[in-house]
Amino acid sequence: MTTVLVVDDQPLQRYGFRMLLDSVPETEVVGEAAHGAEAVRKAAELRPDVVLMDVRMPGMDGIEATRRIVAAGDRSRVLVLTTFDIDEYVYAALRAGASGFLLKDVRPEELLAGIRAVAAGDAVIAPALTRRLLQEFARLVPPAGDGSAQDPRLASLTEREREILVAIGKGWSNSEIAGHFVLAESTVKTHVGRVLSKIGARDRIQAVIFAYDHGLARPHAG
Amino acid sequence: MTTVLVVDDQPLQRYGFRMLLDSVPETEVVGEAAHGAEAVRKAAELRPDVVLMDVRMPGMDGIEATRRIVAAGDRSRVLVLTTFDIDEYVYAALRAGASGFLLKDVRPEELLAGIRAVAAGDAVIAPALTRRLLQEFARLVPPAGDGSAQDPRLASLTEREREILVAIGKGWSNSEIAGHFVLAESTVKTHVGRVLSKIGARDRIQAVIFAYDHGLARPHAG
DNA sequence: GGGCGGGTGGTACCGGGGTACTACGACCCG
DNA sequence: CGGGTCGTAGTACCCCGGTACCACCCGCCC
Repeated sequence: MTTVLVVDDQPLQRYGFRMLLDSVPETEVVGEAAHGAEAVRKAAELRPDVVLMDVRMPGMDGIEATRRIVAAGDRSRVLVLTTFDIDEYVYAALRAGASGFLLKDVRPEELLAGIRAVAAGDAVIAPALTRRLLQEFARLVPPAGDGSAQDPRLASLTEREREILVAIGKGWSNSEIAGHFVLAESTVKTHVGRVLSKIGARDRIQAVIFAYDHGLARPHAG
Repeated sequence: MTTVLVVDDQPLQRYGFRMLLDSVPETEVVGEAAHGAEAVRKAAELRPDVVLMDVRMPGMDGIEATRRIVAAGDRSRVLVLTTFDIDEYVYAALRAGASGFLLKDVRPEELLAGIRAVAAGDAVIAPALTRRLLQEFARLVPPAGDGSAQDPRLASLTEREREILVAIGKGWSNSEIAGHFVLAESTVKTHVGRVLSKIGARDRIQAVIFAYDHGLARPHAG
C-alpha cells in the first residue's frame, strides 16, 4: 500500500486525484494540501510515501515546498505535476530534489505507474520532457569525458607552458607562480607571454577562460 | 504503423522481439541486424522509424552504431537496450544521440509504449535509470542558478554588479564593458571595484574564477 | 661541431587595472 | 524632511601585467 499526499490549490483537481488513487487497491490518499506551506506541514505529519505536488500554487509554490520536504529527509518522494511543460519548472523541480515530473494531461494508468515507480525509489519523467532533458544532458556532459578531439592550441603548448596555464587558471599572480615553481618572475613572464601567444589570448584573463573551457581548471564551488 | 529495425547479436533475442512487435498491429519489424556495421547499413537502406539497438555486440557496438545512424540524419530514432544498467553505457548512448534507454528485462507493454513514444519524437528512460540520471543532472546543473543555498557573497551583489561580474567573466576589459552597457569607463571601474570587494577577490582574474565557480559564466568549448 | 627547441633569466617601457576619495541625482522609506 | 542605497561619474596615483628584445644553458640530433 502506497500512501499519497495530494497537493493542489484546486479542490476539484484534488478530488479527481483522490478518486483515481483510492479506486485502486495499491494506493491510498492520506491527506490533501492546498498550498506549499500546508504541504510541508502535512508531509512532516503524515509521512506519506509519495507527495503528488502541483507546481503553480498561490503562496509557497511547489518547487520550494519540494525543496523543504526533500530537505526534511522523511523519505517522502515528491512527484511534481504541471499543466505546461515549461522547462524552467522542470529544472528547478529536479534541482529541488523531485523524484519525478509529469504533465497533468497524463493518462490515469501512467500516473499510477509513475507513483508506483517513485514509491519504489525509481524516478519518472514525462516522455515529452525526457527528450528535452536528454538534449540538455547531452549538451552538459560531453566536455567532461571527451579527451580525443582536443584543441590544437592546447596541444601546441609544452609541458611547462601547460603547468603555467594551469597556474594562471588558479588565479595566481606572476610572482605567486614564480614562488610556486621556484623561478624568477621574469621567467614566468616569458612563459606566460608564450602561452598567451600560443592560445591566442590577449591577456591572462582570457587565458583563465580558456583554461576553464578546456578542462584545465575545474570549479570547486565554495 | 511504426517500422522497426531490430539489432542484436543473439538470433533468439531478435526472434523474441520480432514475435512481440509483429503481434500488435501498430508495429512491424522490417529488418534485423546482428552487429553494428550491419545495423548502420540496414538503417540507411530501410529507413525504419525506430531502431531497437542492443549495446553489447561483437565488432562495432551499439553506441558507435547509434552515433552513425543519428549522424546520417535519416530521422530514424534509436532506442537502446542493455542487460545491465551500467551508467557509462547510458551516458555514452545519450551522447551518441539515442532517443531512449531501456533495460532488457522491460515488460512487453512498456517496450511497446517506449517504441510508441520514441516514434512520436519523445524520449524514454527506464525508471531505474532515470533516478540516477536525475541525480547526475542535479549534480551538473545546480551552479546555474540555485537561489537558496548560494554563496552569500553573490547575494550581496546588486543587480547591476551581477551584470558587471558576468561581463568580467566573459573576459571583457573595462572599456569593453563600458561600451556594452553604455557607461563611462570610470563608472565601470567603480562597479568592478565594488564587485571585487564584495566577493573578496583581489583582482578581476579571481573574479572570473568566482564567476565560473558559481555558474555565472559557462564554458562554451570552442 | 653546429643548429635547434625548450627552459631559464634579465632590462626597459607603457598601458590597463585597481585603489582611494569625492560627488551628485534618483529613489525609497521612516 | 533627512537618511540610506544604488547607479553614475570624475581625478589622481601606483603597480602589475604584457611586450619587445636579448642572453645563456642544456639536451638532442643531423
